Amino acid sequence: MTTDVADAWTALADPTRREIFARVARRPRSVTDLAGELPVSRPAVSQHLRVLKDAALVRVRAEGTRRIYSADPAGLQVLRAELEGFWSATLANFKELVEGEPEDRSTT
Amino acid sequence: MTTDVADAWTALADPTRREIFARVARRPRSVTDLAGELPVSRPAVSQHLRVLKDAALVRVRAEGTRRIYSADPAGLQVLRAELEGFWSATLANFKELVEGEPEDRSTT
DNA sequence: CCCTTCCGTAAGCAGTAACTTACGCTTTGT
DNA sequence: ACAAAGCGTAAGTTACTGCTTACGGAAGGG
Repeated sequence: MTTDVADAWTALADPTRREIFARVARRPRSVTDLAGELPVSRPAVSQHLRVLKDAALVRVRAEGTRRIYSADPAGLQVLRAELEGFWSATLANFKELVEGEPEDRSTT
Repeated sequence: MTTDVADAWTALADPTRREIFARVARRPRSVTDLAGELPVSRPAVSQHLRVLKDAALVRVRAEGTRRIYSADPAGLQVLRAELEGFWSATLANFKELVEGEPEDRSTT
């Protein structure tokens, strides 16, 4: 439950799960609603939501017998952070390739 | 070869592949170099690089018999775009939850 | 109370993905 | 021309993952 970054990557890697997350991000929904919109069974959705929840990408709120899932900024934040790291490293590197101007040789 | 977004997600989902990409992003390397730094065989690295290349996340440049791989901004860009979409949707949604102020009911 | 709705979990199955070893091709150096 | 270095691909194995059906429990309505 340690909000692992790796979990967030693998969680959003699956197309169905990414679609579920996208919908929930636009507007919170119940499990049955999601299952009605997608070409998979309700238990499948439930299992996907469990993975997303373990990655801190979604939250649950009980509403009667229904469970309303909504997107959680926490999980996305760590993903964004790592992606931005990749981005800056890639750009810096790319500049050297184009300009032919290596500047920092101390990096690993 | 259509720079599919899905490919980028699944490409970075694997830990080993993400590690390879991170290293290449910091500084371009050869296949053998990468294999020497990682706990997998050289063919395994080669296969991972192929996946990364199909997702437009890396580029190759021949240098003698060596193939120097470097990070490619193209693949990362599409990932960043989709992630930012998730991010804004999540934040807008999260605000409603906190402030209790739904404003746009037309969204799906 | 019953009955219905909504949900999570267990069990089982089929497809895929990551790894290894083995092989062949290309480029460089002597 | 030959040997060595560096890569990519093929083939095969193992482990995981996403799906289904089946079941059981918790929350509202008559």
